[in-house]
Amino acid sequence: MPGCVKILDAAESLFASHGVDGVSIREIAEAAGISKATVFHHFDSKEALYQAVVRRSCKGIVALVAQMAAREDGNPLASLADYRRHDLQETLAHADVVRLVLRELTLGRDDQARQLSEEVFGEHFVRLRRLIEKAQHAGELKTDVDAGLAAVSVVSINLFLFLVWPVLKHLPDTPFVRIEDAAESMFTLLLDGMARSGSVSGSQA
Amino acid sequence: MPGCVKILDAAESLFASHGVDGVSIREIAEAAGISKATVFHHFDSKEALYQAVVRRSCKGIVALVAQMAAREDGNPLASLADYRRHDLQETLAHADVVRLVLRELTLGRDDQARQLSEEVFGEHFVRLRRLIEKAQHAGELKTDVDAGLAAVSVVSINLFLFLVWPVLKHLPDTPFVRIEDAAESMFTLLLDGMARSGSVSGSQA
DNA sequence: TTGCCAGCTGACCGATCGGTCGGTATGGTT
DNA sequence: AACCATACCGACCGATCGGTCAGCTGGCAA
Repeated sequence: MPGCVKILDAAESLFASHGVDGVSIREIAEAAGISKATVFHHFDSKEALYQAVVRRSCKGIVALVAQMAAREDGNPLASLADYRRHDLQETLAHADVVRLVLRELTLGRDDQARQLSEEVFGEHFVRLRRLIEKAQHAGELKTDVDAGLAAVSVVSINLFLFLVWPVLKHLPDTPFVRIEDAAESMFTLLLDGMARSGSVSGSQA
Repeated sequence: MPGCVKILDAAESLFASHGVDGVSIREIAEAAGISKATVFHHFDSKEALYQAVVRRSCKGIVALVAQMAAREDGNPLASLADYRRHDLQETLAHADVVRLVLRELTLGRDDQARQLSEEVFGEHFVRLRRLIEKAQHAGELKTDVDAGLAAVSVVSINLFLFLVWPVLKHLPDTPFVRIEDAAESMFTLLLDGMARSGSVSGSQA
């Protein structure tokens, strides 16, 4: 069974950087240090292998999110900021996997999207929304803003920034130097619109 | 030369929905109603055809943006809202092309990203930033917010929402019904944080 | 009429694709 | 000892890949 993991590791990396159809089973087998026939011994087909990779990647993301959530302390707003910061950190650390999942979305397959929303983003989303609702009940955030909408806004900062960063950093007269700083600024901007009173964090420079 | 356009049209649609390596020249030729050899008569290779498709798609997007920008009237904030609304509209109308370009980003190829930032997003970004700076000078938006950062935030609303919509609409207890409404709400949320004074638009329900 | 050339085609090429098959090495059970 | 399941492999399969090429066509210039 350990050989199985080697195959998944190799496939994940290759699928992420070249797409499903951009990688052959031969290449995966070679990267895993085994023969092509062995790949088919463990997985019924290339499609089955790909689905297994996506599934494992999703579970990995969920695990990371849960691990992050365990850090919640008493201050909802600080937890929210922490949450977003660690989310970006994990996104960057596992860029291959995230790209793999993001590309899955660009195919516009509705069944895949449904599966993703149930297995990954659902938990992510619910957890984030609860955090925001907690901040609302604590009087730190405006209550007339839909918590679900706010949650998506927070996620969009990290994920979108991660996706378009290669473009952003080449933009004319760009104000961006580090993606972490850009995300922090966008988050502050968002919070300013949601805060119950005045400025929440030190955005003014 | 008109046959050339038929090829590009067919290729664009197929590349967008299946990826470069997910489509064969035979399929493209069949969709265009010509023979496979004719495709190679007009384009040196599959890669050249793909690059031509991407290039044309980018030019199309730029043209749409320029067309939108011509509508600017005296009110910067209203123009900004208009701009974003039409941008989403065009994104949805040309979903195939947008997906094609977005998938290009998930490959993380730096040279492609640089080309995209110069040929498409550069103009988009600059135009949007000027609009925001105009609103700042007119006293409608806070001046301590970086205009470039705000521009990216506005773009992220439409593009990210478009990308993850298939997932979002399946989320548990989702507050989203129409992507246009979700985008409008997120835009309002963002503006609330950037507005010089009080609420800008009728977000309170 | 002739020549020419772009547009287009069917037939074909070697390479590679996903996938199969027969067989081997290993290690645990009986 | 015989047996069996699992992991693994080299060799092979038909199909399809991107790409080539000789030749057909119709229109246009000389």
